[in-house]
Amino acid sequence: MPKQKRDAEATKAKIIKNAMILFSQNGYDATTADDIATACGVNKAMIFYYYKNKAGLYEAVMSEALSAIHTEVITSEKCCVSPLADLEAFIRTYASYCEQNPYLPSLLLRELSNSGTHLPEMMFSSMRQLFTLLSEILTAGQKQGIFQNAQPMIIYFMIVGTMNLMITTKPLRLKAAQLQEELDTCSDCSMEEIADYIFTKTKLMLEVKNETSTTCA
Amino acid sequence: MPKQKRDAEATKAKIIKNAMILFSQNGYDATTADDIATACGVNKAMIFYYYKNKAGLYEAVMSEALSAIHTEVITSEKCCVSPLADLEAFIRTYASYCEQNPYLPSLLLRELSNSGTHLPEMMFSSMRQLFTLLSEILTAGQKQGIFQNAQPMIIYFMIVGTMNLMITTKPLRLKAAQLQEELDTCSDCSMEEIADYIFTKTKLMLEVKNETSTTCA
Amino acid sequence: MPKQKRDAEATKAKIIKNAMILFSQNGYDATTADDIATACGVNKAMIFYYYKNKAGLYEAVMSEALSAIHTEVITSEKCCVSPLADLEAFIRTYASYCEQNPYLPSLLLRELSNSGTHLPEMMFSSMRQLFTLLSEILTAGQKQGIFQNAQPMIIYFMIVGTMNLMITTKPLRLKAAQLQEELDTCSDCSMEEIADYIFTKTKLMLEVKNETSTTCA
Amino acid sequence: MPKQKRDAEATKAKIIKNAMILFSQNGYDATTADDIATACGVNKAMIFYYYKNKAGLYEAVMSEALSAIHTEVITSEKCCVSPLADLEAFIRTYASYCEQNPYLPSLLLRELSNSGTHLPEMMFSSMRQLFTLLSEILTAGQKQGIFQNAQPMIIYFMIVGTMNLMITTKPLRLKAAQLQEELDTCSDCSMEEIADYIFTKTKLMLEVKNETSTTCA
DNA sequence: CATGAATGAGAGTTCATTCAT
DNA sequence: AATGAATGAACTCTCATTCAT
Repeated sequence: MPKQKRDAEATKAKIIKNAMILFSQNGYDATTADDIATACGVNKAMIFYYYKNKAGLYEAVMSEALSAIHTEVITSEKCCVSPLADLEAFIRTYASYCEQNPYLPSLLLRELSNSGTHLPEMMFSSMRQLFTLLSEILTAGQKQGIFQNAQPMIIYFMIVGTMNLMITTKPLRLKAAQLQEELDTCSDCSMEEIADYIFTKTKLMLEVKNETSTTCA
Repeated sequence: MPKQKRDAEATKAKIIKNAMILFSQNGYDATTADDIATACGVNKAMIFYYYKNKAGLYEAVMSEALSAIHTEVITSEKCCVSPLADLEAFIRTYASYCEQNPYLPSLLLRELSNSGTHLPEMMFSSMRQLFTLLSEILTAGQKQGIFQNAQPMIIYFMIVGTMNLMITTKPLRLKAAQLQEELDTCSDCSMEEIADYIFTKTKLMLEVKNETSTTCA
Repeated sequence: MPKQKRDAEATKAKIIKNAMILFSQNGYDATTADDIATACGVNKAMIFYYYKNKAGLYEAVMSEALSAIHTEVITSEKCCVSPLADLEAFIRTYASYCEQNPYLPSLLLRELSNSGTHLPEMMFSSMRQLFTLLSEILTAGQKQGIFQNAQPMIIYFMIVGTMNLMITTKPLRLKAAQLQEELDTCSDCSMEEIADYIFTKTKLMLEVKNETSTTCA
Repeated sequence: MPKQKRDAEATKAKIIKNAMILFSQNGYDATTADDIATACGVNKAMIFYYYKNKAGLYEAVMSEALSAIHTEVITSEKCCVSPLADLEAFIRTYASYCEQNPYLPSLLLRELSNSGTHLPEMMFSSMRQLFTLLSEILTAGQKQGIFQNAQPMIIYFMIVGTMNLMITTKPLRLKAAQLQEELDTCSDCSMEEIADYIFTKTKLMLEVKNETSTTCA
């Protein structure tokens, strides 16, 4: 398969990739079609050729980001039977995915702070799916008496929201730590450590009896 | 002090108030000077007369929002001596403040998802102050052996981030619940209930021995 | 009344005037906002400031043109009592108006060749009013037995349409005559002569008994 | 000659046909190459392959439209000897041709309201030919003493212009009649009736002695 | 202090046209 | 002959900001 000069798929992918970076860095409004085109080394008109308009591109970007994480979480979560293991898998997969795709958290947070105003149906449903996943794990655990008093929505934000914030605020936390030495902003915590910590704390929140921790393969 | 037709302070206040609403609803870029002027019933040029430029107005808005909550939290927190009571006060005050000023959470979340790129010094420091407050409570509690293993930054986001998200996503959660009945999105939880729940879970996270809960006056 | 630097009415008038010229010369689509602004010596944004968008400006232009001729015709027509005199007044007034406002005919013809596709209500009604005027004259004449067999719509186009065409095709007719000497394209007929001829022929069409021609004062 | 997948003539014809429809409906500028290609089910690039550019296509369309009517009129006109019969043939042929090719009138009117600015030589000459035809009939009739005082250009527009306008304004006239019942806009006159009426009135205009009307075969 | 008029620098989008296959 | 990809030049419209009154 030789590299072609005119490869629609490659061009589309380039656009999505660069748009994702720029949208997550600067937000929807502050990202211009010119910015994206320049970043891609592609003519501006191509954006409209493939995605009709800026909103269409944005939807495509979000769709890509959300469906990718959804399948990733679903796939890896299949491995275990216990709700606790599923919970751990959920947290770790989300963390590792975000580490590799650092654009998602900021896109997501931005969308969640807009809430309702301009959220396209497709994105809304993708976001619901991810929540449904955790919700089911929690419900299962509660039925089996493993988890206590789990309000899924709040737990969801305590896990996912916190991880997102830890990622988007990384530069900010670093700067704050340098300015105020006595402040512990977890500025050199790795995502793995963070996921670990959150998992530990979540177990405490759900009052899980601490026996053998059943990690995934 | 009679109501004047030309009352600088009143005009400035009107501008700040409406700008806060609009910035939080639509974000910085999507809010135009025209929108704000129309909402205030004030001439557009006044915005620039009083605040130099859009960025200046935005800073003023954020400053107002952040300093208010900071003093509120500091004041109410003074009342007690125990770190646990301080923690409770912190959570409840933040919750009740946000309920009365529903624009803050969305402004804050948006700022946090931008991280670092265009954050003015003043806002950065205000946000740090709020975090420092909780950080000190946690450190104190840990020194007294009341709290275990408290990573302040992560705990901070689990509390503040989650409350913010619960507020900004309110309409979204309602819509999701209507669409998918089996989903529990906490759609009619009050802020007080949410604060309660978060406080309870935070205690579990920090492995607080469950004796007498010492509430503030 | 000193000439002001910032005179809204003057600016609006300049825009309308130049837009009328350009729209009639090049048509709606081929006339750009830049063209108009440059012609006016005004900033392009002013067009949108005063007329919201290009279509709005176009409507304003047509409205101006149509209402002007309507009042002109109505006013001058009042002078006489006989339908024949009214008919003559109608023809002569229309002719002289078009001579002074040579943009109208081309705007009108263009609109009539689009028919129905994008005609704003306002213009439609203005055009109807002008036709109604002639229609009433003809009906009156017919009732009095002065005019015979007058289909108002067809007569209307034979008069108004022809005058419009004679005006818009003036340069074309001149060029044709120069190219083909034996061709009589009426290339140096004045509008007055044309109106005369049309009036004479219209009388023949309506089988008016040729006694004393009752001209207006 | 079997139907080929790659049939240059067929493709060219399809393009001309659809371009004619679209140009006459929306005008030159408002018709895009994409529109035409879509309407034809042909690739956009083919338009440029066959007609070099949009202006070239437009010329081809107009050429097609004009040459067709010219031959039609010339042919049918040959049948008779008397100028009056020729006149009648001219009117009737033009009317029936327009009825079958309803795109011509609007294309023509549009071109005439532009006058001179961007008219290609070829179209200019085609239009001249049609006029020459009528002009000769009138001159002949005048020499034979059958027609009186015929200014060919004005008569031409009174006939051809009026028929064109009656066709392009058909939807408009219908709408006006529905809105204002007392208005007679000839909204359900057939083209034949219109041609009849115009012929009758033209005879009056030219002061033709009313004996035996010599109709063509 | 307040306002409406004015401006310049883009932003998104369209479109005729060309290129590579 | 035919197509989809690609481009550059416009074009409409917006908006922060300034000016004159």
